[in-house]
Amino acid sequence: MPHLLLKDLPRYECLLEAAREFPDLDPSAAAAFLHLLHTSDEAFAISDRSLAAHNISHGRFGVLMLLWQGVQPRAAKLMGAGECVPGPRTPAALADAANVTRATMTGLIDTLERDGYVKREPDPVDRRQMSVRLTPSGMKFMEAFLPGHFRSIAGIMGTLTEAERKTLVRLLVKVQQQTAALRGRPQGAPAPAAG
Amino acid sequence: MPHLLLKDLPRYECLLEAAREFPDLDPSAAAAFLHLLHTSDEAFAISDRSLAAHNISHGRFGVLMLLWQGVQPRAAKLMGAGECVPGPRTPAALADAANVTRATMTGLIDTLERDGYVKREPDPVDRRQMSVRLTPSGMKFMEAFLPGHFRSIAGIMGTLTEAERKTLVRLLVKVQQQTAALRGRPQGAPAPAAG
DNA sequence: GGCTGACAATTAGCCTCCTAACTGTTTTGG
DNA sequence: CCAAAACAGTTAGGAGGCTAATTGTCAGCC
Repeated sequence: MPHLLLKDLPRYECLLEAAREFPDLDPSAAAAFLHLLHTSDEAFAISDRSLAAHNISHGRFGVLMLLWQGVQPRAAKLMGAGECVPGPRTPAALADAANVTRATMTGLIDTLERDGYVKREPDPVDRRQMSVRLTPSGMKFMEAFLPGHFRSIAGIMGTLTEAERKTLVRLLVKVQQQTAALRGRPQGAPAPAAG
Repeated sequence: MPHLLLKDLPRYECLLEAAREFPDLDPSAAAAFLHLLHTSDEAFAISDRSLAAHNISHGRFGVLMLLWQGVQPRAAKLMGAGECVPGPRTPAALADAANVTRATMTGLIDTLERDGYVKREPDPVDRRQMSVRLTPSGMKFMEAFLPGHFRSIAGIMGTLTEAERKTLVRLLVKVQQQTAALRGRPQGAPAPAAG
């Protein structure tokens, strides 16, 4: 389920040592990078376990969240749709929101439909489009699953104080902005005054 | 290549709002969790792109690193083996170090061998075991690839000051410890005095 | 009205991961 | 000494990603 990542991260002294051989290796950058991926992987694995216990994958869960947002007004808030805006319904809109290809979304909807959580319905106006809807069974699943999922997340982050969470998010957002700036740019090229 | 993750994270006010409906939802915890996974995913994608440009996957790269560590003394430091300890050689040891199943390692070695980067050799003592070795071609690849890879990582983390990197790592380690404590424990159960 | 291009969804085929079952080898123990 | 357990590696089959190609539908333009 998670990325392949070495089980044990290199110790910092080792990175310092290695940096003498590799001038391009920035020890503190590498340490931060490895810890970021490793921690995320661990957190992901925990949350994935609670999903797997309910026979659902992360990808499918994302689709259910997006669909649920359209049914439950309160859910809309959670997903960022300001004021009860109906969520995505078509495979294309779902794929866009979930950041996967349409082909992948077809596959996800296939299995969700097979398991009875969602239902495809043809669009009466545009016959190219389908409309995907959560079934009562799918609704029931979400309502049964979410509280535990939220507790799981709270448990993972419970080790950080409010101030630490704030700091963590601030630093992560900085990195996100950097990756966004780097995207589509060659690896070694200078960033456009991103700081 | 990365996890499926919603393209846009929910705004913080939305989480606050949603927490009124879901008492189990801890807004700051959820925000930190989502940002962690999202940022890691972005960073992963950047590094994965430089790998993909050389026709290598993350999983295969990990195997090459582990094998390289056994050949290059300086590499050993990088990987955390204190003093030129020979790295893992058998598929089982590689699988253990890379945190994947043996079956997966078989597949990774298959493709690496097909591409000429590694070579399987039967163990003369224990005929159950194989010994996997980096070929000269594999060595050459690593030496050509690593500097750019290191620059790529340095670029991603370049947006953070040294102090910020230190803070980020400290917070991530705290979360890692929490996930380690949570592993094997039910989701809602109390942690053993973890903080 | 009827091409032509754009678009929605799917299909086909590949990759990497997984689990479970299998093959062959070594170790153990009556 | 040989059957059974343990172990290394592989194979088989599934899931979820991807890209590229296909099919069906709509929209624009002559």
